Amino acid sequence: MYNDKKRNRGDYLVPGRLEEKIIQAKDKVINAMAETMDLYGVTASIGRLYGTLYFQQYPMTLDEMKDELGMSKPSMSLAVRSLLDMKVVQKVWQKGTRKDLYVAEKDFFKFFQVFFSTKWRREIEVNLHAIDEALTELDTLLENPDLSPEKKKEAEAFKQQIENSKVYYNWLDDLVKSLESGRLFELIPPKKVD
Amino acid sequence: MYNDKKRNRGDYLVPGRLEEKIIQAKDKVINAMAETMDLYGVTASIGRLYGTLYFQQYPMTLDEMKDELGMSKPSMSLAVRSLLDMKVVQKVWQKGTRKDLYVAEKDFFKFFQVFFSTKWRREIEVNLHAIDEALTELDTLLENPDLSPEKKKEAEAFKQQIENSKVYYNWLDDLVKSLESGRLFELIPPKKVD
DNA sequence: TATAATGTTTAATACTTTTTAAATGTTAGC
DNA sequence: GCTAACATTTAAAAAGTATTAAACATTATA
Repeated sequence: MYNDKKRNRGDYLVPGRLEEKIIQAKDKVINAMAETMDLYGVTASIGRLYGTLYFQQYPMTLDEMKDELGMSKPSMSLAVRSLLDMKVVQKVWQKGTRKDLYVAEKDFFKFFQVFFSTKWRREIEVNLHAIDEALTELDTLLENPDLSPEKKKEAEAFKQQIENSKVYYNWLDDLVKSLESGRLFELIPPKKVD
Repeated sequence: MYNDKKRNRGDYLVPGRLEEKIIQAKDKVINAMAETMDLYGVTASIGRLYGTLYFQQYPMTLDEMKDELGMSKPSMSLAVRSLLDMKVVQKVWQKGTRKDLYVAEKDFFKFFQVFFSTKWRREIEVNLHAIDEALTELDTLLENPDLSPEKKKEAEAFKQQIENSKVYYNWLDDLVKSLESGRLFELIPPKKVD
């Protein structure tokens, strides 16, 4: 759950420990972010990498990530790729180095936008596809005169239920469009800080 | 992945097979639902139980679930409890039986409402709590005269970044309120079927 | 084109989660 | 308060996932 940086429980605040305090505070927030991402099916270690990149002022290399998180380089390679796939981390280029460099999306609104529209789009796609296939099969079945009245009733109830669920998927599609166009942020506007 | 009901690959549509067709079509849709729920961190078997309950016209007992899904009763007990916790399944009472009976929430809009507001509320709670703790620690630190100028700058940058992220969590809280009050469905209205 | 630096794949291991059988609790009705 | 019918907990096994070291592939540049 935690990386293995040494804690100084009960130590007094002496000059040499001051920087530890920043690291501890940062760790606390990063762990909360990781726990949060875990809610949506992102593993804690990938979440912690995102948090680490989020608070990093400069792009990081795989070697820096592995040192920072105490994990292997292949692990970092896989984790960073998964964050790239989610589009919440970008690869950047920098003169003078051959290493790949990565930065995190620092705007949580954009994070929300890209994260949920991807998930919701997939939900729509997977379910509407299955529904379409099922409807085709049901229609073939309903044309068959050998179908008993009870089974016909059952097939029609099922057909009705999935037809009906399309209303939801169409709404979800509108929500995605609203999120991607930015219109959702007009409907529910973020409040500036005071 | 699949339960072990026998498939009739390549069989012709003969009267005895007709009901199999309904089951197959239903399975297809249920598996899509399970795959979808998996996107949000719900395991496929819990998702499949939800799908099964979703298409069931009557409340189901644990024994019926175990027969339908070919799993053990304790598994069903755990799965159903997790669906109860998510508030997407309800326990119902029926005269004449001592068995517990369960029904699925059949309105996907309500499902969306309860599912995402729970997740988002938890996201807000966990992160704002960590941020508050971090801010307290940072303020103590920033009062300390022994803090080097570089570390002070680092602490202030970090403080600024987490202060700033509160704008997002406040917005998310507004989104939750809008979702729970039903106002989101006025802003982005579902379209009736034609 | 050679080589040194870097990233990725593979295959094995460790870890976590899911599932179950057996044991235990709980409850309703007699 | 017993008993029978159920649900749940526990402990172990099975399955699945994450992590790594080692091998391999790729790339940049001299």
